[in-house]
Amino acid sequence: MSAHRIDFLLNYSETIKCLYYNNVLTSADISNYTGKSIPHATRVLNELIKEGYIEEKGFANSSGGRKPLNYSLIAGTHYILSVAMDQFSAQMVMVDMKNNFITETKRYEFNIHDLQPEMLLNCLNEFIDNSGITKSSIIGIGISMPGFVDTEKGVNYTYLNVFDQTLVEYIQQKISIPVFLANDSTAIALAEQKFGLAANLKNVMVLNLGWGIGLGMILNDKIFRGNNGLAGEFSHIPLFKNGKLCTCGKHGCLETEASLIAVTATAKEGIKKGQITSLAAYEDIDADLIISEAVKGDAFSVRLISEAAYHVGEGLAILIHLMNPAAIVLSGKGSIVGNLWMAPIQQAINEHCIPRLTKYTKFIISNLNIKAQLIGSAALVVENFGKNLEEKLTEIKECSLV
Amino acid sequence: MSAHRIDFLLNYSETIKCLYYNNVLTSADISNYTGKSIPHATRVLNELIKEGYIEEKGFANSSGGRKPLNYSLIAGTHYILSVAMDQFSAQMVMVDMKNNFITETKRYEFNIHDLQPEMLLNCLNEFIDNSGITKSSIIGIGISMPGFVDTEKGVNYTYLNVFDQTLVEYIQQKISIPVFLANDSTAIALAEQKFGLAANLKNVMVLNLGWGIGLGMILNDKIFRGNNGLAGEFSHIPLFKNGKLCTCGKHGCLETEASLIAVTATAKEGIKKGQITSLAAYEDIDADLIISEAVKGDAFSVRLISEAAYHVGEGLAILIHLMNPAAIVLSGKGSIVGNLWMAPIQQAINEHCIPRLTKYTKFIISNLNIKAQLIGSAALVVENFGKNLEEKLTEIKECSLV
DNA sequence: AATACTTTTTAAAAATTTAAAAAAGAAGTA
DNA sequence: TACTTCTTTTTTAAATTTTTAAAAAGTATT
Repeated sequence: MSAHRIDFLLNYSETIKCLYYNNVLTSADISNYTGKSIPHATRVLNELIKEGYIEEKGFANSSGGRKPLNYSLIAGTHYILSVAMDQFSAQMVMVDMKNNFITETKRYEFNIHDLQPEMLLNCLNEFIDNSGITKSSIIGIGISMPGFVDTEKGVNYTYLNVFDQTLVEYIQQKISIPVFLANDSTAIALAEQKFGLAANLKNVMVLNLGWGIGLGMILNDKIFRGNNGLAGEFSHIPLFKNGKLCTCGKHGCLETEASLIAVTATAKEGIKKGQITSLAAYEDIDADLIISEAVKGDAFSVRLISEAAYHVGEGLAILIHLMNPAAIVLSGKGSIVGNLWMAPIQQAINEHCIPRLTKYTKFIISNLNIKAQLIGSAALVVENFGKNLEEKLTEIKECSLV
Repeated sequence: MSAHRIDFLLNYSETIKCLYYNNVLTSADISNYTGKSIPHATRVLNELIKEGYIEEKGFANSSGGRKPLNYSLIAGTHYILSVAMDQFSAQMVMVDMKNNFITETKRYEFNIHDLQPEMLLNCLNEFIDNSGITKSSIIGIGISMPGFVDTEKGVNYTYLNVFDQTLVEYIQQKISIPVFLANDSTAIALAEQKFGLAANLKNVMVLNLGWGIGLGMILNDKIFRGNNGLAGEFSHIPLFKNGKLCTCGKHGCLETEASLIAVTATAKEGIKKGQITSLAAYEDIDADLIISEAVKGDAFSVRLISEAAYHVGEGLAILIHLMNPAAIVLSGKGSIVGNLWMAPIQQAINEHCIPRLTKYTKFIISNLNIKAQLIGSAALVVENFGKNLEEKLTEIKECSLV
């Protein structure tokens, strides 16, 4: 029954998409987004109203004439399960058709290196069962996580290897809901593009400030994934001749100087050498602590963060030369203290960038906070609304018949 | 009269484009390229045959059934004036609708720093007059040159500044033919994408090996220009802490270690210090000499080129991490000795790239030789066939009425 | 109340595709 | 060689989709 209802929606995927991203739109807006004429947009809207997916939402303003009608999706017709993973946890939340989080955000903890596909599957099942949402009204599951992810294939080459299937196939088969997989930074970039301060900009670089420094690129309005879905490995660009071994096996990656892992190592070293710092009072020193002490004003902590940020800025200078972006967005967990990063980054840009280029690039600190990745994972499902989702649905159907 | 004929063509621009790039195609091919149905493609073809722009060209092979008809543009209906500039010259050639060079390639020499727009205009007029081609059958002029070029605006921020107009407006107005402007490396990338070994690859980095190291990026099948047309400044990515001042005013650009300018400087220094090399026998040492001596086997020259190439490879390693391209093409003048560059570049890639990434990226030495830029300048006009060209034609018409 | 302007609806026109029939070629068989 | 069968391509005509253009409806200003 409900599967039929999703099939029905797929015919109107472009309209659904732009309404999901924009909450309320007029028929003229939708005509613009979909590239179809206004009578066409109106016809689609009426069809969707008749079937109960869209409702009228009062009038928008006009510059002096008849006021246009506003339309919006009805929130509770379908749901998306959004999953945002990092090294140590998976956060899950149920999202409705208006991009509202309609359940508590549940957090499952683990170490991603030890995580087995089956464990993730159990978490997903448990979360769905407890959510009170019927499985058949869930359009899809969007999962984002660190590692080398090929979204098209549905594989994470770094973590969660399944023996003879892709990770997406595995979950999809067991749970009978379409699954989409993306890199965490890609998801964050998607969130920023659709719901953040960088919305409507055509070429944007979104930095995911966390343990590493992830990058999601929006080029010509679309997430850029490269030829094999592996683009954006900003963290591992070979930038330094420091001889430091990186987790990736190479030497001198940006990450070896600019990540919070590197910062923590430097901090510990400094304390051992007798550096005067409020950090010395703590037994266990981690990145969160350094950040919070920096915010409180500890000079050593500030210097450490600043140095890392300066190195990030050096990397960004390269990125600006190559991509000439409209904006660079600082997002991800680290962006909560975005101001701490900003000045040193600017400093590095000023030193290393051709002025003609920098003057076109805005720097933006995200306002999506820690929600970015969850918003992005849900948006991942919406992005694939249409043909991709349809394919997955038939895959699932075929599987259940066998 | 002929203007009407170009107007007519513009209605069928997508068909014209793919035939220009592919010489002969079947109606099924054209249906694929244009995204329209086969009956639609056939209708367009017949219309164009009726008007004398396209002809049938025998049969293509079939896997066992009726053989499909081949179609091709008729070469001599219209022409494109292709202009390829570098620091010291402008080469011009007339190109027909089948991408044949139908005149001698004429070379005008100057120093681009001193070049005035009027001088370029005179060269263009002279070349057209001597070509024997009537102005009205020239679809457009494609000009590519070094510098910061914004193709959309039609400006070169570095050279050939016109007081109160854009360079494109200026030439177009004086000569009454649509003009398109692009960066030299962009043109070369376009040539490689359409006629080179990288044809049909979706994500390709094209290196323009010359005095500097230019870069043209093909992303998702399209030339990528960034937010302001300034993307691809590979030559000036800040990569070294060598303190060397670059022509751009910054320090440590890739260019300061990897360009032929840098190589020449190092060579002179070496000779002064008594380095044993066949270069020492020459009074005037320039890049061409070093290359030719390297080809002949002079160890010092080989080492110099190798070092430069290795540094280019370091830059490419960064590019691969960021863009995950399907291929990197060595093109431009320097590609004639492409093998000289290849080994050290590979070496650098092996040292600085994550294997997972490199295994997907092919290295290709261009087979377009010195013709790449001219092919690309002509292709620039073809690329803009359709709406852009139409706009320029009306601009010109309006101008001539005033 | 008149008018100026914007949005929505309607109906006719145009564009495009679908699906089926016809045409043409290749391969196998008697 | 003649004939059959299987393919693939081309043509045709009907069906569908989409747009255009004009009329109608609604809002604000004077």
